[in-house]
Amino acid sequence: MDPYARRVIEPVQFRNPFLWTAVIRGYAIEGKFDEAIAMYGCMRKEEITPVSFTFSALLKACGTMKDLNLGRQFHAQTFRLRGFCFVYVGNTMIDMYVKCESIDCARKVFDEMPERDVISWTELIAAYARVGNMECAAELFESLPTKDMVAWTAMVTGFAQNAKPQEALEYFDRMEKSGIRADEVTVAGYISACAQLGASKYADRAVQIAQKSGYSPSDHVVIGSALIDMYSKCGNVEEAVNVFMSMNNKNVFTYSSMILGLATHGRAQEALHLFHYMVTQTEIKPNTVTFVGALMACSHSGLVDQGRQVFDSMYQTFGVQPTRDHYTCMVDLLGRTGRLQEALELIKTMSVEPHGGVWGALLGACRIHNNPEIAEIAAEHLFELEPDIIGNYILLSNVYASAGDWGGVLRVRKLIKEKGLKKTPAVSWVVDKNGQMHKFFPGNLNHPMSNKIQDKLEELVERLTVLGYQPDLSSVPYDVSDNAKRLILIQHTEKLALAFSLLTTNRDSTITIMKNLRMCLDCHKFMRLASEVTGKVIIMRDNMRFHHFRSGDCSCGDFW
DNA sequence: TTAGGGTTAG
Repeated sequence: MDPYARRVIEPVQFRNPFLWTAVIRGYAIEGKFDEAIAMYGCMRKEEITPVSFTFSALLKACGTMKDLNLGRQFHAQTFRLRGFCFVYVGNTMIDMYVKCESIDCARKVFDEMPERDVISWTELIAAYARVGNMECAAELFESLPTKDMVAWTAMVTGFAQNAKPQEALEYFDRMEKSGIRADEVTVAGYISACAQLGASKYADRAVQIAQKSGYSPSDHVVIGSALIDMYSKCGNVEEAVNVFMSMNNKNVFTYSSMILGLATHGRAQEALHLFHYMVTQTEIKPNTVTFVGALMACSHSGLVDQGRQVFDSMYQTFGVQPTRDHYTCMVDLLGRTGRLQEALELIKTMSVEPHGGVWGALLGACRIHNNPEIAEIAAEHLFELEPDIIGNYILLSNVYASAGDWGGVLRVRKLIKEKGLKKTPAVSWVVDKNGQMHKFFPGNLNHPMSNKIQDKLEELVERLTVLGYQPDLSSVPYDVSDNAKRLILIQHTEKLALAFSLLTTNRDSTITIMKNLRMCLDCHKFMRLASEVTGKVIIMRDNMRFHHFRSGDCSCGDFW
């Protein structure tokens, strides 16, 4: 017998199973699983019958170790010796299987349990949510007889984590209607859903809800961190900084969210400064997300040397192993700054197999720097890894188009057709002062203000031309006449959204435009000049990042 | 004696 256990157990009451269990559990909590299991072996050798509590401690240890085989053995022994005598034993079993990523076994235990409580349900609901199966989660949730706050929260955060923000908000509303109060975790899930919707209208409501529930960002680190992320994603990085400054407790989530927010808004120096402050002036350890933020700051601003420094220090100084996502940032950084060959070499040094992100970053860089040779290498891998993502094919097609290789364009177009892929329609949207969302599609004339929008655009083009605006015809990847190119360019959705906003907003207010695809060069130039002639600040988010246009300049410094 | 937690890349 273990000498420590002997010292504790022998003098007191040798045959008491609870005493043994306490020792087993103690070991398990300390993470000394081998000792815990060895103690269980001793216990059996002494012919002492384990109690339910003993098994619950052992099952929990198996879950933490992710040891499915051992877990199965204890499952069988539990059942043989104690049956499902208490609900919590079954619940611990469910939890063990969930932690071992064996959700079907967890479900089987659930189905066979003679008695269940709300914890059994919630464990399984959360497990389904974690693997992205919100259908099963919702089905289970609806059949749960009495739903408590934690169960509701599992649904709200589950939808938020699975990129279904609208559903998250719906469940939150249903929860409130059923008279159950939200706590800090629920509200954080709600804020995360609002962040994904990326509109100030939702942001305002999220803040109201947090206030109403009594959760101020200054005292609640989870709420504060969620708000930083939300404001950044809604285009209001200033407010994100305000929240950050107001917080009394900060952790790695707080810093990572702020660094990412600054990075996506092109404020690279501030992001890096914050990163350095975090690692030198606080006790908080950077994690893998923090490094994504720091590297993204570099890649969005073309800071090659600093990016290399951060990348090298990741493992050497901080012991954080670079993942494929960090390589993606580095490939993006090298590629964007024109170091395409170097980016390709870096991919070859990766110890893990590169994923679509890595090759996609390289292909995107080839698009910017017009390099069909490397683009073909990247595309070959990418089409294998992500055969159904149309954006990849469009990127390659655009590389060919820039090179004037219309045969290449046709080949890619044929490939798209063969695969039956549909083009993602471009859409831009703005939220007016009443909180109403207005969507704009290419050349779409269905908006009630369509005529006025077209007039405004015409007027704007005239004013910009005086400043030297010439449509950038290379931004149209089709083999059509120059005039047709001009007509296509002027109907780009962000330009329609801009004209609409100029017609409907106050003189001094900021215009925020969101777009689902990457902005083209022509629109970028257009926005820059428009901010000059109108005196407006235009904040524009495309699928990659934010651009802040002010007095004829962009926060990205034309590097994007 | 068991449940829900905010941040990530092209």
